[in-house]
Amino acid sequence: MPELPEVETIRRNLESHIVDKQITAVDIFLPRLVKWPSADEFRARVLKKKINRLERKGKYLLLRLQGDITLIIHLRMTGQLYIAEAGHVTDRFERIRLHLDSEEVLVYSDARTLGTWYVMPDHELGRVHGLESLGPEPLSEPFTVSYLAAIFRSRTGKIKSLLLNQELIGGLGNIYADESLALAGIYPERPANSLNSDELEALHQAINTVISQALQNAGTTFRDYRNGYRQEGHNQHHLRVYGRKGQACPICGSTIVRIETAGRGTHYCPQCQH
DNA sequence: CGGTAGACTTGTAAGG
DNA sequence: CGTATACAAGTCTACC
Repeated sequence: MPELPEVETIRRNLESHIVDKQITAVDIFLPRLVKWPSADEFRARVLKKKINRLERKGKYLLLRLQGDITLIIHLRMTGQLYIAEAGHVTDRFERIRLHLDSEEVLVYSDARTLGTWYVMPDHELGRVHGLESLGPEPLSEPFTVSYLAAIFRSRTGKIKSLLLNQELIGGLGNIYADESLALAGIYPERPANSLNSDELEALHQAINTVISQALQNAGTTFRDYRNGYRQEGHNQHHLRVYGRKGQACPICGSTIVRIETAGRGTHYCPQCQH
């Protein structure tokens, strides 16, 4: 699913529609998406609560609710979260619906049903696996070249795999990992500790550029992604390598190749990336 | 600790 | 046109 730019776009879209609104009813059509507590207990805990803030950490969305509790949503591969007019939703993949004390509802739709929902007291957020162990995000102050150098120095694993590790860098996913390596001119299966200082500099710059452009373009709709208004993003028109197997590299014209790296599809230009 | 394969789940595209 | 296939924006667990 959505990586950092997509989740952030959704957050920005939804914020003004849901902050300061009260949750007046909860429809849970697929209870197993609620990982904690039970679906019934989840409903009881969020009912009648006001939404104070909408935040994002990595690929997680956090609805800060009245009463020092937080509703945590991870969209995984195909989750969509959008605002709709009450009574005007037709979506065969709708899984959960939050009714607000406005004329709008917050709809969660998910074709592959891999998404995860939790509600936790704020002091127990550490129980949401992966949430508190996120590494620094691209474009953030602690995400520096020296940080990259430090985490890669002693690791022999493939650079592509490490870029996907959320504990090292928060928010990158398969599309932007490939795009960042393409922009930096680095072959995805290079051992991480083999990058020299110029390459580390180029990769750091490339990650920030790729994420920044994706944010400006309101995310990449390769297939399922939709923003908070159920609209497509625009960044799919600016991809260099992702999903472009057999097509020409925009830089050199060589044919883009697809391989499998650590179980994930990986796209690169054999001419530009070493 | 590091790294990888498999699992979860179901729709859609590509290809025969 | 149906599907005997392949692949998918992610992460968690088991295992070496």
